[in-house]
Amino acid sequence: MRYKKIKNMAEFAALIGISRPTVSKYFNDPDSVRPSTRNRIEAALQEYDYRPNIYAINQNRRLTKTIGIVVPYLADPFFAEIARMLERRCITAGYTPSLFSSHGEQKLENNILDNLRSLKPAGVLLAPLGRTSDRKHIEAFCRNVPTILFDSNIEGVGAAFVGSDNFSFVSQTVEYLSRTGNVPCFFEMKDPANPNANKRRQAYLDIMQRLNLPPHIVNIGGTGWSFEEIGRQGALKVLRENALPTQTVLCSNDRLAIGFLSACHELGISVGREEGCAIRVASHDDHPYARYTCPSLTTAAHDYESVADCALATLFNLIEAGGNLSKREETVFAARLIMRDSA
Amino acid sequence: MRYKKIKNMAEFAALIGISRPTVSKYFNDPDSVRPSTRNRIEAALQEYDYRPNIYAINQNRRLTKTIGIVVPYLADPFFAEIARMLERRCITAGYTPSLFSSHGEQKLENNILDNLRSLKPAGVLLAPLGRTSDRKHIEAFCRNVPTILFDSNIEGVGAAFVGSDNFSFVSQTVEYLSRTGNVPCFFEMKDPANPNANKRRQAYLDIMQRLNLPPHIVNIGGTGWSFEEIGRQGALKVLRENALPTQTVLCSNDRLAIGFLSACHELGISVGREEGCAIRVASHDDHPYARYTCPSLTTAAHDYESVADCALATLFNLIEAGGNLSKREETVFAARLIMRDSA
DNA sequence: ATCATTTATTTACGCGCGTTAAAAAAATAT
DNA sequence: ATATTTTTTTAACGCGCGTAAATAAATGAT
Repeated sequence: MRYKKIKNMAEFAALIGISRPTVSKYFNDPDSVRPSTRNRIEAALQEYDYRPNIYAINQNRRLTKTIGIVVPYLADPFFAEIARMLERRCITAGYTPSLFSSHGEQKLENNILDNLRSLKPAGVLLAPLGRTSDRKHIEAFCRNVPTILFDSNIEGVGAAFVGSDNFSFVSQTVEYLSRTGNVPCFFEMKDPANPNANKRRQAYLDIMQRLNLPPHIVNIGGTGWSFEEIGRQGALKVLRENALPTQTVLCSNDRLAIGFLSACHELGISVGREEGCAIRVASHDDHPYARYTCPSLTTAAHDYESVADCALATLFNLIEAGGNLSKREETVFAARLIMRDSA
Repeated sequence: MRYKKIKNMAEFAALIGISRPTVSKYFNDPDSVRPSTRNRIEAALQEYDYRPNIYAINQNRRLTKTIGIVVPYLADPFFAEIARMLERRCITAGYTPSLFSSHGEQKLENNILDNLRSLKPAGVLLAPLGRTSDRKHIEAFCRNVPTILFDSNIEGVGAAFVGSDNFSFVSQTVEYLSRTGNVPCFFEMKDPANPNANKRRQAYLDIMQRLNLPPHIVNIGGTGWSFEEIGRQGALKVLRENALPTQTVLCSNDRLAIGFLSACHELGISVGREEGCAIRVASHDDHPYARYTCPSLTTAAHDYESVADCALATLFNLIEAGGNLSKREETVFAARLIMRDSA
């Protein structure tokens, strides 16, 4: 590698005796030039380290090769995991992913979308804050940028939605729990930050009615994204007051359940499905740590892989279709019940 | 808001009867124009939604307002948390953070740095993979881009290093554990992926020698970033074989400890500092989830805030100094012992 | 009102690359 | 060797904005 700084494509092209448009053509699609010239260019790229200026490229191209990924809270391992999968698939497909976290705040979500718009991405995968989102702002954004919503749906917004079927989650856990023992009560935040909570609550009510069982909802206080602590505090309160309507608890999500289990341990309450255990706890999401709680957490797992695959497949369709799909499809994937020791 | 699409700055300027250079000046620094013109521009921005083309801007500016943040593995809550803090501080300071995860792979780390270089960021905060990193590649990168290393140091690379003092972590846990009971053995991966592991191991050996205590290192197998599972499997093996040299276990990091606690629970081994507990477990990092293990995890906490503050302060200095600091400083922050129930 | 100072406008060039049309050269087919 | 097709070259324009120098206008102090 010779340490000669190459300023621009013209200089690089001159250096190897090829015209600039040909070199430009090569960078847009290496297969579009004759193999012999392609080899000459690639040999030169080994020799000198020249890279086209990304800003100059994107200024002159209608569609960039960037894909924006926006999640509501990246410090939540669930979103970190799904973001990880999406990123990898983007890279494999030859796109450059650009990852953003709204940190649970509407203002930041709006800012991110504003910035994203000026990045002119080929497409965007957006997991909105949900109820906390600024609907109009997101709608305006989706009008300008090809966007697929995932994880949390906003009716009619974006070109499509891909996520998990909340009903499937709750039906599987409820049926399993009722079949194998006690009737579950539903443990959730009164004012939940994460977007799927309300749907799960409704699913619980529906399913209990269908099974002809009495529903019990345990609402706990707290706001924000510190679900473990909120779950723990809520559980401590409920348990101390002996206010649990049944001895089987179905938490709205795993992070609440993690807090719940922590509270049980503090109070010396044994959790599990075995004889002699005072209480059973189950939940939804299959959080990356659900396997390592004590006892390990019975839960309903997202089909992470399918959601990631489908979201990107849909986005690529959307991009190829020039930003408009004939109709807005909503794809949801069923959950898979993961039986562990907690229930 | 009138729905007239404005193509460029010239059109926008013409529309409000102000010259383009003045508008350009405004966008570079709103305070650099007279208040009356500033108001006129901002009023117009409400009316029409014009935003300067970010690519055209960056092509013509030497330094962008982008700050690159690179972490080795974003699905690890520790890195998610530190990344979250860094991002927020960048935003507050008027920069646009751009977050990347190497996903534990050298190839991806190199790719990210290559892409980052063509983004011409004002500066970069890099937490390298560590031993797995391609030293030469990172060195070359740092020659071209103002870079601060954090979390994991690579001697002589980057303009400065900011991180935590591994020795402080281990000394505090070891002293606490030995003072309050048994002598700790050190539980770690034989071939650890995370970069600070070796330093902690060495710290353990040094401290034990200083305290005149016999060191015991328990090496477990496994590779990659699934530390919980590796810790769990390793613990199951060691516990079943009764191969633990002492009844107090100091794990190299919290994620291993989470796996360890999970294994103990599976085997019905009671963990804690109380009478009647079979084993004590402590660890390092104060992982966001350490509070919610059962029992809650005694650990040494990173000073996340200070690391984030210092890393960014140093980076801003570096940027203002034009990319070169007089000497390469290494700043490390002491750990804070968090006493919980596990030891 | 006069002069000095600050701020804005006009004009013009450059950044690095995409892209196009016409001309030239090279590869392939007849 | 000639005709045909494919690829490359030449030349030139445009993208949207930064920036600089010279000029004009507005402001503020005297």
